[in-house]
Amino acid sequence: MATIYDVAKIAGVSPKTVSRVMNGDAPVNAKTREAVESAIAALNYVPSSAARTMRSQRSGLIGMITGAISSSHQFEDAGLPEIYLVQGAQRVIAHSNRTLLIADSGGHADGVPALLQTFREHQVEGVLFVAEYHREVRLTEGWKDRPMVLVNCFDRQGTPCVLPDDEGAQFALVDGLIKRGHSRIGYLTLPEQYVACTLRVDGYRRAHRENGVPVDDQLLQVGALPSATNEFDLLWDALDRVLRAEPTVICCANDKMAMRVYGLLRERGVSIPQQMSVAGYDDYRMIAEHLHPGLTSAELPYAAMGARAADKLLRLISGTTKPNEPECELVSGPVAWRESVRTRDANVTSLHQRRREP
Amino acid sequence: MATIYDVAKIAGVSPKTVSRVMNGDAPVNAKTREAVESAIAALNYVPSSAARTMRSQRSGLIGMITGAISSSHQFEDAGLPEIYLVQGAQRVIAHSNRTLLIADSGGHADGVPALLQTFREHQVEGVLFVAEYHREVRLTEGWKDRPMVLVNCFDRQGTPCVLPDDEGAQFALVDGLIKRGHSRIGYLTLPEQYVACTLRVDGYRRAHRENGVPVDDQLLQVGALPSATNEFDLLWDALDRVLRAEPTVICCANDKMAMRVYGLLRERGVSIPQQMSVAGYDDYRMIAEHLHPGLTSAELPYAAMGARAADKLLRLISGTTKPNEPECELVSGPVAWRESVRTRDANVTSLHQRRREP
DNA sequence: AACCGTTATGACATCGGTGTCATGACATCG
DNA sequence: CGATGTCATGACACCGATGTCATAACGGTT
Repeated sequence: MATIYDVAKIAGVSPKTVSRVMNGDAPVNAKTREAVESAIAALNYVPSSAARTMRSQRSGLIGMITGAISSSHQFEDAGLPEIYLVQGAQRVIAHSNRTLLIADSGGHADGVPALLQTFREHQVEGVLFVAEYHREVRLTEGWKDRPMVLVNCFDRQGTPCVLPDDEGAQFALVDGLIKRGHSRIGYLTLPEQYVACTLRVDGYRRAHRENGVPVDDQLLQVGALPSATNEFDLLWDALDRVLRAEPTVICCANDKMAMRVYGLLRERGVSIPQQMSVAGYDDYRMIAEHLHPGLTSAELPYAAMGARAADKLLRLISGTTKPNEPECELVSGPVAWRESVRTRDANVTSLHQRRREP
Repeated sequence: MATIYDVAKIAGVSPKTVSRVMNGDAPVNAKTREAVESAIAALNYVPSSAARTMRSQRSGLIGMITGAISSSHQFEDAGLPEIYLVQGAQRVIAHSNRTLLIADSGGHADGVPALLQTFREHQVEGVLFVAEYHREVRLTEGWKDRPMVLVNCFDRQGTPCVLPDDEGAQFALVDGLIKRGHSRIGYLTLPEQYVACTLRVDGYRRAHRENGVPVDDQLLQVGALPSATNEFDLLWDALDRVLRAEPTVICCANDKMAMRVYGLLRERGVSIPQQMSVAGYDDYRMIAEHLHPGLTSAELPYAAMGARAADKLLRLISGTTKPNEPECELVSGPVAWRESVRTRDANVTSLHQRRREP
């Protein structure tokens, strides 16, 4: 590997001048610059970030801790889409000329301190902590040296965080359903201990309240368990109870559940959307777009969350915090309206609409 | 940040002794070790990997280039599961006490040289290049300094690579179908220009040949286009042609396509699996397990491929190549047999089997 | 007692960049 | 014409580890 000294020798200048050409932090004569640049090209010189980091204390690395990669099998509910979080963050970070160092908690909190240690070794400039689903976390070890942003999770210490706007998105979806003529709206919820469950039910209720539609609690049933045991029977029973309350549309806690509901409804000979409308949550394209009919779903804006979090972190690192920037940011996603929801009024032409609403 | 000098001062020893305690590469008196260790704990000392890298030329970093993260929207066909590749590799690499540096090509080959440059800066010890789907690549820039392993792709220079055994897996699936009494096996294939298409059709034919079942080419129809344009109509027509050839089972090129076929068959009033069996490819759990009935599918063993590739790379780095280790390794996945395939003989008790075959 | 081998430790140089400061060549100004 | 300022460049130390070599203490041999 060529070093800055080799380049300097070939170009007939001092190493410091080469450094100046590389970094552009001081004026360099045009001719000198040219000589240096051709020497760099000739030697295929690449500066060592180790040496640079040592001197300047800036590694150009951002650490990310995630269960998104390894835990997918365990937290089946979370599924894969949270990888979009990584994508969103990666994009912003690459744009700032930094590189993402990814470590994986393996789904266990015990591993986290070791990962933070690794990050410290590599002198990362900041850390993104990504959770598999919207929840509270308790990071035992402090990480005071450098900034950290929590993504898809929050703690009680007021660490800056970025969260999905569950309440708002569910509100938008149910509000849209009501505006489309539905008033008996079934809801197969997440397990109650999930933060997202509470928030979304709040949104569901607010949509009813603001539209002056009463809520029948019979229409709300828990549709999933935290562990996958007997999930299928549970859903069957929950769907049964919801159907007895005579809804015209069934909201599901996620697209995966909606996919199952498609199968169950068809087994009962109920056609979608003619006899029953169905909506999901997550807007997990792989499912929502390819089910037949296409599934209406509220987007869980993972990519946007990742980008926002990375942005926030970079601002914390550079110290250019926005005035009045809140510790905790909510990110909203749109509702993707597809054919699984039928508009219940005279005008049937809009039945096969396929568009997105903000 | 505390340095090794701070620790040395507190422990009353030389920095070199602290280094010895950290690395255990030379004997240290028990009492001295104790003093050093408590000093380390007191200062919360973490060694700087930058300094270590500079001196020893070993960064402890493995680079990974992937489109898996950012390209998911573009190569919709590839979908998300290739993130399991990252997972598999990550696990092996973490186990070797190294850290994964992830860069993203953004789905464009033009970005790759810049990423390799970044990796060179960080002195990565090796590189994994991951493709979004099984294909040939042409890496313009050479990367001779350090080892590289291609994953899910191959080149003509004979760079070491790890590939899915498409032929073998499709063979196993079709062979299993024939053993379950099917002899007219429809197949909605990938676009023909894909490597995976050719290989899988080879497997399909070999299964027929080895079981003495003739192949009716009418049963083979292209079910997807490389671009998503009009994909739905194409699939409809292809399915139509396949059905005219009177199959008892329809193999789909991937689970996503199978999910659509579920919808299309149901629209025609064809019940699965009573009137028609269906099989997919990928064993994309999110879909295969939650469709109703559960979808039989050949696993695309992404996690295993990632692990194998990382393993191969680590061996190349340490120079402990296995004797006769091939440049190119094929990884096979099992077939997951679920309810979507019906056994066509007197014994109907096995209809609701739910097990996996090797 | 002189010699040797082992154990335990430290002094010092070094990896490859960059921050600091000094220096020389010019141009500009009063 | 001397003073001042700007531009361009180099000398040198330093970041924080570790490899090399030297050294000291100690126990056992001949």
